[in-house]
Amino acid sequence: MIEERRERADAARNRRAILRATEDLLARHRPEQISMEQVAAAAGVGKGTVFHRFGSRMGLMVALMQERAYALEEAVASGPPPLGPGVPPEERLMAFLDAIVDVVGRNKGLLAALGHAATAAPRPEWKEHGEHRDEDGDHPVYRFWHGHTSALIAARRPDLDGELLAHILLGSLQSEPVLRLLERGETMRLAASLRVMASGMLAAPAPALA
Amino acid sequence: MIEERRERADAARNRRAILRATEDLLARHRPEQISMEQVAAAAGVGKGTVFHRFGSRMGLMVALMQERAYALEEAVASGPPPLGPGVPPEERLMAFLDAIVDVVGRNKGLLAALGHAATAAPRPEWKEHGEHRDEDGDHPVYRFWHGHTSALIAARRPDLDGELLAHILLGSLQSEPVLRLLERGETMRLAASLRVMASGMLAAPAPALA
DNA sequence: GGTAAAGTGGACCTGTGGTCAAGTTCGGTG
DNA sequence: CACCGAACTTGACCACAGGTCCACTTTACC
Repeated sequence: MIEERRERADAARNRRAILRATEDLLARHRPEQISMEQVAAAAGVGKGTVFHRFGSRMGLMVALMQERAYALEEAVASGPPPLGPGVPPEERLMAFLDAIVDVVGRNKGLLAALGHAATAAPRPEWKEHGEHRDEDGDHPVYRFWHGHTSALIAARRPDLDGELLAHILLGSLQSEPVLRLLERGETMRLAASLRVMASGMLAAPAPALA
Repeated sequence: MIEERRERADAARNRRAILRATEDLLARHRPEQISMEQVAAAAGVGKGTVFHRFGSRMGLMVALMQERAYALEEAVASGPPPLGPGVPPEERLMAFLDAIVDVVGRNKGLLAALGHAATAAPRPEWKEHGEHRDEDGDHPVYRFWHGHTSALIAARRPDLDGELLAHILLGSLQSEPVLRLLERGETMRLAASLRVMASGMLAAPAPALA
């Protein structure tokens, strides 16, 4: 078919520099006050380059997030239990939630930045660079998290609205107060409460009626 | 004591005009693309007036939200059960969640706008106009919702982390996918799943250990 | 009516995300 | 190695947002 043209060496170098710089700034400053210009400067490239590579603020954040979440995705698909396959859904769900809390905890800034970026999708429709911007408007990482969560819920409780319950469970991680908690390092506390929530849900009586 | 100076008639008129205009725009356009200038124009006042009255974008949104949520606050504090006092916490919680879903459902736009505004609190610390911007950074409406929810949880399950569970429960309402659901009018669906979540939680086994 | 405080408007400032045309570098090829 | 087109880079530039400022008007009270 079409011959995939390899990415040029300098381009690759720059991409990594930009990602690194973003990571760095994210660790040091509040995400909403990091401008693309700052990122460019910190990476030692022109602003134009940043946009050329990532399309938009959102694109940058999504790319970074994807990188961060990759390991988890692997572990779930083909790693050892309880994250990977081989144990009952309930157990996997708990492990998965713990893992997500962990990832989120180590990337609070990014999460917030993503949320912020979601807001800022002005005019153009982004035809090229179209890796993100799918039917749902969510980034692939969230897509995967939600898909897995809702599948696990459905496996144990097909009578519940797994789709939505998964959104509720995951959505809570994006809320300001919860992020603040993570910032204070209370990861365990969050994980514990999420478990309560999830296990309670799996054991809940069937909904009142259809 | 100090004589409270009454608000001038023209000022009151303008304030209402601004609130109305905002409501209006919010109903017609996506919240993130409503500018303060538009609001001012739609209200038939100058941009300066809007800022004079509400201090910032955030201030405007908070004020609107407060107006919208007032009825619920009343009903909870002194209305008839199950919202008001007089029935077991479990029942009140369910009723309260239903009510919140309802309010949120009828104000999705506002909610999103609030979230967006939270992000945009740039330089100044806002000494005057200090009605919002409290220790927690949350607006009074959320304050109340969270306080009530967590109190009800604690009443029934003092062994759980009511504070946090309340944040989780409420936080889920702010997530993009959930908002989208509301936009599609599936209010009932959300309410049902929230109930499952909450009742499951109240019936959950005691957390693994301290 | 007079007057001081409250309120008003809109030009203006700062800083953002995003665009673009002109120039530069890479990497494969004869 | 010299060459050439595609990929890449760049920073000035644009549109437009939130927020500030202050000269001017309106109000409420005496």
